[in-house]
Amino acid sequence: MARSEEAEAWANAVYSAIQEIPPGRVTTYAHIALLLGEPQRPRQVGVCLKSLPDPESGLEFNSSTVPWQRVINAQGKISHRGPGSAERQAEALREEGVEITTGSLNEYHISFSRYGWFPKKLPSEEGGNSDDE
DNA sequence: AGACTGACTCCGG
DNA sequence: CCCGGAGCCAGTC
Repeated sequence: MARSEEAEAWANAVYSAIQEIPPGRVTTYAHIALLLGEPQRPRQVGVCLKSLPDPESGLEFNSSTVPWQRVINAQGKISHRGPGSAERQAEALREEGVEITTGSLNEYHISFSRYGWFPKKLPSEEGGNSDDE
């Protein structure tokens, strides 16, 4: 726990931003950080996802309400962490219609030109536009 | 309390 | 193209 108020505020903002990503689209940790006005902290975005609560926590933001699978790294690949986690993420994305190619290193690659979602501002802040590229 | 780690990136050699 | 260093900073040991 050890979550300070600002840390929680940050996590809260990260989760909200991720919820803006339309189904079938993906973006990067860096872009989420950029949208939040903290372009130098893509890593902290990952930290937030790592601590994303379980659905049973009862919290507003959890692994069911936050489409964490739509966040990948700047190389257009799914970051590997725990065993099987990358596979679950790939599966979740494929269910949304995202095509994923696998490299020689069993890495999952996603085409940003086809599925990338990189708005300059959060759509909810613009009050209109919802997606573009 | 101090050191290490990591769901990241960028940049230079 | 591969590798290392630097910046970031919350969580973990």
